[in-house]
Amino acid sequence: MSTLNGAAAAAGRPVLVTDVLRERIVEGELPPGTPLRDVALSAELGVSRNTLREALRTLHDEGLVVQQLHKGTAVKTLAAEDVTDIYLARRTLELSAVDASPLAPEPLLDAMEAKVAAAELAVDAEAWDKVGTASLRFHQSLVALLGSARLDGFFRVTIAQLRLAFAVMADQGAFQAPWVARDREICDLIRGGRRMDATAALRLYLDESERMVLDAVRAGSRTTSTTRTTPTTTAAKGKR
Amino acid sequence: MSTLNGAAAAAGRPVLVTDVLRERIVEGELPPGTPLRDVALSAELGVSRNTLREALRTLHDEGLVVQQLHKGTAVKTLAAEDVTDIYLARRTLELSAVDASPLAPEPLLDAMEAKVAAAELAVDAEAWDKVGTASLRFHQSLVALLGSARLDGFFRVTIAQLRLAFAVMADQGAFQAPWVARDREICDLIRGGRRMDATAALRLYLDESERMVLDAVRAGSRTTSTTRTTPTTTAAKGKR
DNA sequence: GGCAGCAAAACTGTTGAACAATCTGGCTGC
DNA sequence: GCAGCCAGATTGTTCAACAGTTTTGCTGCC
Repeated sequence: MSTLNGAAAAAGRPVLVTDVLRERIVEGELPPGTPLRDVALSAELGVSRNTLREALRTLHDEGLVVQQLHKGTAVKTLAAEDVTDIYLARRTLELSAVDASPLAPEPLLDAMEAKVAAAELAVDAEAWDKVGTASLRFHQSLVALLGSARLDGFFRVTIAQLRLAFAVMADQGAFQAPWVARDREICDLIRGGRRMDATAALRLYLDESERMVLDAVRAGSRTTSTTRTTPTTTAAKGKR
Repeated sequence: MSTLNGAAAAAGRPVLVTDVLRERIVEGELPPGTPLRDVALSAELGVSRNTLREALRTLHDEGLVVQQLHKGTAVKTLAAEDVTDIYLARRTLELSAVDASPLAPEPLLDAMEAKVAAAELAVDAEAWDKVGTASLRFHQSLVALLGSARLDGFFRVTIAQLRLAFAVMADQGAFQAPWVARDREICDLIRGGRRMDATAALRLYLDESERMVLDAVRAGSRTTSTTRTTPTTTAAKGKR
């Protein structure tokens, strides 16, 4: 069966392929460092090599893969500086969003609260694999308070990059749950109009979150020797 | 005489083509609405149709062109909502940058001042076509104070979109000069550590700049009967 | 046994031609 | 004047080929 099952094809094939690959990457199915060989992938997805190439270029533009001339494409492995950069961007946008929250239209605030509720639901259901994503969706809806589609798009891409690090973290288990409680706290502070408190809480949140991801990335780069990707052909692709 | 003169080809051809086309677009050589027909362009640039197609996709990702299935690619014409969106993003990033300026490293502040000086030089030389670009470079270096490569990249793309509107403005003449004086004022306020004053000045600057661009875009969309997109907002009584 | 160096294989980057699907403009006929 | 249709133009996508580059593996030499 072609992995590119044609449910809805309202858009061109390259964007379909892009969506499939992006999903596989951020979901951890294609871990960082995995080479994306166009001939193999095009065969697997049932599209031409050129079409696949266009998709890979978009993923490159989104910062999810790296491309070296004549060496091909590979899933990006986040360096420590990438993480700090991403969190700089997060701080800028999310803190600005809190600042702007008093002027935000009510529906956007409602949507934000809905995302927190969804995350809490995931926690209650102990669906740990969904919790991280649900929490990030809250932060996405927080940035949406700024009211700019372009900033939303940028934040979405940035968060997708961050999930490159999440996917690596061996334990995506229960220790994600505390973050949701803090999401709730921040959300309530915003809704309560306590802007300064919300800012402080969010700042702390981001600092600690950054430290956690940074530790994970550094731990990961210690095991998987940095520049060396796949010493031989895909030997142990299974579970480790 | 291929327009794609091979000065330096350290990167793949698609990115070279992308750079050439981006330049032509933001420089106004290819005005908004211009259809970008791949067969003609690929012949003119001396690359294959597939290669050109990759370049067009990147430009699409950057928001400089629009692509409609089976209708091809055209240089984007900014709508009023695009302008307001872009200025929302500008306010968010530039005002955050002023906020962060006390912590910014000295070399970045120097670079910022250098950009203002360059703009002033362009004004003195009465090189009006260069003034707008030089001023935008100052704002780019302002955002650079935030210290995030990702935010820098996003801002660069956003500014390129804004230049779609600039290129349309018939008179890019002397009335751009006053903005540079205000750039200087904002720059000096930042260097002097007068953060609040800089914020206020920048806020006013962006408000007035937005109004100006907005007027230009609205005037432009009145003359060049816009594409049949968005019959909603404007009670478009198409002439003819 | 280890290593320099070379040849073969694998892969990428890019091209050109081909074809189906779709859009566009003009023509016919009423 | 207008509906409908036909033909050309253009797009979206595929396929096969080839040059250039990196990687691999082998050979022979010390």
